[in-house]
Amino acid sequence: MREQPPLRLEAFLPYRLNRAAALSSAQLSRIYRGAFGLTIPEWRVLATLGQLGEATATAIGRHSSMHKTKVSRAVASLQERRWLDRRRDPDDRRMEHLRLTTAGRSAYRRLVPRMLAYQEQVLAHMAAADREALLRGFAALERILESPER
Amino acid sequence: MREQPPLRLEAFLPYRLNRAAALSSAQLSRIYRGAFGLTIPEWRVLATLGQLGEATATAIGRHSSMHKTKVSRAVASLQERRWLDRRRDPDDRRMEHLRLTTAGRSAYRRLVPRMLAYQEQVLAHMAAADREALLRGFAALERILESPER
DNA sequence: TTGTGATAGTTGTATTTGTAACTATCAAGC
DNA sequence: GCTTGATAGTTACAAATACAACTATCACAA
Repeated sequence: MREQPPLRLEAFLPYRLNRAAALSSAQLSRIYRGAFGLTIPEWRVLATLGQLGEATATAIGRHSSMHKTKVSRAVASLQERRWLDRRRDPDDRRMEHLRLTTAGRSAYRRLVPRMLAYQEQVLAHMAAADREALLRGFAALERILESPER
Repeated sequence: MREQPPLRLEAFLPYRLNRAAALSSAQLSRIYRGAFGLTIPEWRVLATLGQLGEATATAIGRHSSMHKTKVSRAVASLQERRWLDRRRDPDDRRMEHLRLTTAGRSAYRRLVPRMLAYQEQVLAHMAAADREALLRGFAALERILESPER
């Protein structure tokens, strides 16, 4: 008989996190890719500007945990769709202030309810106690993962 | 005053899952990349073969949630290190049975305690109730995400 | 047999991503 | 004013990844 394996992948937290993230991303992307042909970085920029109203590329990267090159390319692509516009800061000409155009805001408003519905549908399928446990435990995990010494 | 934004990214579950997964992956990869120069796919193949003892490439892909091309290339790379060997199945010559060599098993044995230590260190920093909540809630979430209709 | 459809695994190619280098601008000190 | 070092953002190039096509093999049936 084979001895108990020292590491079971399916019980290993980093693997489980990756797997759950990949599954939910794949499910969610069907919405924004199917409806608008957006990529993940583009969706995140849209979501950030929808939330913050106006932001620089650096601020978008910080808020959405994306590298500046990813932000730069997603912004360029959304600008090509005329979903956002740029305004050079007159006091510091290195920066550009970005905001959604009317078309961008319209897409955002159409997209958000479907994104939230996905989240609600996932949470609604869980027992109330499991849902509360998830939200509590996951918040604690985030604090650990984000703590600086790590 | 700006109205309450309809979707706060930092509270949106798929985004939080992706972020937590990326953080833990980055932290964990310091171990296997720093010690052995492994990539994530290589580590997953190693972990799968360490756990299962012997498997085909298809079985590795299924067990580690990786696409067959990723598995194929990771297997080729580990074979080049002489960390695994292949044995063609005599009854079905399409398949190859893969297992770790002595060198591969030795690397696995050195790596696993450090991987588990990382997980333990993360969990140990959480309050017991938070830890229990995480494990309970996350397991429930996995069941939902993996359920077929989604 | 031999033809058909399916499966195991690899390879080619295009897309995506990350790293590093680059331009432009600023602030602060000399 | 000029350096010097830092920051905002873009671009070039290399690495990783995904998708599709491919080879080889099998099972099954006409």
